Amino acid sequence: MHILEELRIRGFIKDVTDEDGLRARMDQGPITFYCGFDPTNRSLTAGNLVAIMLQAFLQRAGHRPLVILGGGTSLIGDPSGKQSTRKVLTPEQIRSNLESQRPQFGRFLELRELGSEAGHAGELIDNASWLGELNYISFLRDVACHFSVNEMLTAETYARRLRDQQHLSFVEFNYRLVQAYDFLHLHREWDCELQVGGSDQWGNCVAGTELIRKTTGARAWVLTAPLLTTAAGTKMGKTEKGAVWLDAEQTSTFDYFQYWMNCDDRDVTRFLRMFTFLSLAEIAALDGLEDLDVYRAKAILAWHATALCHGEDAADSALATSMLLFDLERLFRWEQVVPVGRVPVAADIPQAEIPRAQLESGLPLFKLFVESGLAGSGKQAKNLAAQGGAYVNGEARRDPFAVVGLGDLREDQTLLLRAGKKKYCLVRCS
RNA sequence: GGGGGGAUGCCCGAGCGGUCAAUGGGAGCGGACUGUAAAUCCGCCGGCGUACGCCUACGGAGGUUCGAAUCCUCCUCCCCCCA
Repeated sequence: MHILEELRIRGFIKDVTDEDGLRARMDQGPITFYCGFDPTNRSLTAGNLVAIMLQAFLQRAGHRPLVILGGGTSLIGDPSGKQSTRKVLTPEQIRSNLESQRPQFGRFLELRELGSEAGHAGELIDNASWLGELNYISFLRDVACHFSVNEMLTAETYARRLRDQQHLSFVEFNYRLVQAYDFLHLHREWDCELQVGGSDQWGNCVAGTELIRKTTGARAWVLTAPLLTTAAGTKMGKTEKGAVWLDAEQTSTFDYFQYWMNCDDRDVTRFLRMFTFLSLAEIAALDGLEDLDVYRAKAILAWHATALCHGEDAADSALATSMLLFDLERLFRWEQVVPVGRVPVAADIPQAEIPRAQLESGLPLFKLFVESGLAGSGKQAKNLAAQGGAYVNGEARRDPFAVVGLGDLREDQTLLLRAGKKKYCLVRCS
């Protein structure tokens, strides 16, 4: 199957410029393509996965990815799709974010080792390296002259801002030129012929192909992915506590696993196609599972997505913990979820320690929930208990002031606390 | 340069001298229903105190007042319109 066809089936294609031409070009041999990312946080989020996986699939088809970290462009701020001006980051923040995002890409893409042969291994490049030394006058003369303000003003991105009388700074207005210039630069220096990205980037990407054509006469292509929303209509990769981060410090591997496990029923196969490398045939076999059986598909999705991001061991552990806490044995067996050969591991429930002395004198329930981290404040813990969401060893305790003491310890000297349906904490007594 | 409008809790957004920890919506959280889903319904939703209460909070600094998110002054930032 042609990679373009596969990408379409997997749901990665919203628009392509000159698809036939691109297909013909790809048939002649590997192509170098790029996708830009803004280092606006120290970690990428699940929302970035669409673009990352799109790159990963292309790479697996033999093409070479260039990951452009917008160290230069994020000094500006892209107005695309935004209702208002974005706050601008300091160079220090950007540099630090950039460094911590770097290894995250390595989990999904095969990146070139320093000093090794290029091949189809990807490169990670900071566009600050060329934008930083850009000369304003020559930029105006060589690049800006190819852009028509009249035309840009009709672009949805800018037109809307004007129509709504929203502020649009000149800097933002220039974003498109700068991004187009990136493409031109990559075309010249790296033979980059294709840019991929989210569909909100369409205009900026196309501007790049036009700039390339005007200045070099060469052809270049754009492929954009749809902006993903969940079946429930929320933005992909966002959830209760905000974004789902790829960094285990910000979103634990267990929570990451749970994010996928908790996806909407209607999204399971779609997500399997986009966020795992399972073959289309394997995924097709999981399509149409009904009722409780969808959990098996969700677990497979969660395991593979977690394995990609955090490694197979982390995925095993998260699966084992989920199976224990949510009693999933009744729904499927371990071997039905993980790849052949991976053996079950011990569950790893979030833990907290509490000094034995505190339990000896007895600790009010709400304090216990605060100390274990299951509640953000005493007030919240009390509300939690009052509403019947505070459990000790599986039993709901409604009185926030009732004392929990040594007598509540289970045989293994632990307490299993639970807040609501999904949050657990194993408290050890030391 | 001139004129006008803003800055309120995670976000949006009311409030325009006391009854304001501050209406409403969204998000979030808990519960019921279920399947850790969706939809629906109910409750919670600054912090500390087991109560009366206290503390912190309406951009910042002062002031008027018995009393200010609400009035005045200055400052900072933002936006719109005309040049």
